[in-house]
Amino acid sequence: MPSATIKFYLRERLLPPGRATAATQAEYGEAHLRRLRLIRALIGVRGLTVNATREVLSAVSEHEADIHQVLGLVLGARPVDKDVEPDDGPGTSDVDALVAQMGWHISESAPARRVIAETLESLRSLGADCTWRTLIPYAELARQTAVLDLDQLKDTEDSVERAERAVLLTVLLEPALLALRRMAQEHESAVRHGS
Amino acid sequence: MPSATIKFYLRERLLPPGRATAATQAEYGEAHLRRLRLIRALIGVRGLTVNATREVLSAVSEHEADIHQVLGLVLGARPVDKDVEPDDGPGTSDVDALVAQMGWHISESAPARRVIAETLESLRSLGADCTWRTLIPYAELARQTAVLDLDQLKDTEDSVERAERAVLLTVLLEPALLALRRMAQEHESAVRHGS
DNA sequence: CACGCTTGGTGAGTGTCACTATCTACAGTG
DNA sequence: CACTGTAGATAGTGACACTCACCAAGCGTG
Repeated sequence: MPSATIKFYLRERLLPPGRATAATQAEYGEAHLRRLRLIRALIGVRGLTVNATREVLSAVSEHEADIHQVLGLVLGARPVDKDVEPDDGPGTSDVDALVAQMGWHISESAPARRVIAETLESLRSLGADCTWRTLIPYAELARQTAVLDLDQLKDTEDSVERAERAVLLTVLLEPALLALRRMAQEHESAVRHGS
Repeated sequence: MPSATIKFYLRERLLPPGRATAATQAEYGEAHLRRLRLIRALIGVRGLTVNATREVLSAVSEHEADIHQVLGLVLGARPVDKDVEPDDGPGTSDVDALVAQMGWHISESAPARRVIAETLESLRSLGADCTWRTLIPYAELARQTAVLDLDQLKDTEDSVERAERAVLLTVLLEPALLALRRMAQEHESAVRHGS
């Protein structure tokens, strides 16, 4: 990794400064290497922006004791954080119905609500008769996925490590899950079309 | 939508030119509006690049009869298409094992392989003991998701519409699925921590 | 102590990307 | 014949993730 990139991350406050031993010398430890790898993963593998990455990292650092809080902050981080106007996008009444049907308790301000509303709106405008009911089986599979995710946090005792792992599982696994779905689609499509 | 954006899409060959009735007049039909909405969805909701969007659209147009082929081309489209060097990333032997265990038949060149390999590599370098076996339950859930996806294509007879719907379900649903997982995580986390 | 090499920190530049502003040429209208 | 509006094209914008060049200040060596 080029040193200029590390300098850039330092300047952007993604990486805490090392302990300065002299004007032109600073000491970096194992934690810095770890953080660096985490940054590379969040930006390179997941595709987060620098701002989103900084928010995620600070959430991990500041609330390392409370996984639920870390997850809340991480789940609020989005690749594109547009300042959403009140009457900007479509309403979320369909999403409310979906959430209610699943028996979930979801924060009103969760960005995920808007993402789903936008997707449903797009699908509808393109002629797909896709309502919140269509998403119910998907939501059930998502629930099982979330159970898998949280089960993997049970083993870890150290709070810092657990917070970090929560981030890894939530954010970093996303591209892998989409990739799994695409491979499954390829296989299923091949099976059905007998090619 | 600003006309300049439409001109941009025309220039980028995302949108086919209208039937020119005169030097400064062209005729656009319902198909153009439909395509425009599809472009906005792929770029705006899903976040595809212009190049990836063009590939997806041409796949839909050229192979509308064969869903399997459309899916193959669509699945090959990636937000970031880096020209991968042979020895660039980690090996895919773990992915091969995963694919074999699931009994899937996946093209060697599928970008999804590399995505998963990179994710596993990142997770390992960060200290998570994450092997391909960890992904097996996720892969099973991904398979069920893919079954849902393909089931929704059965109803449609028209080949153009079916190809387009295949794209919608494969590509456009991705952010929604991730959003569902995040909501499920929030709910599950709240339940487990009793807050 | 002189000399070259390295490092930390900073300001400015690069390449990419999705637009977007502006210009020209020309068709239709009153 | 002005005036409006559109097609098409060129060049510019702003955001983003770096990346380069530079400078002052050490550090090691002779």
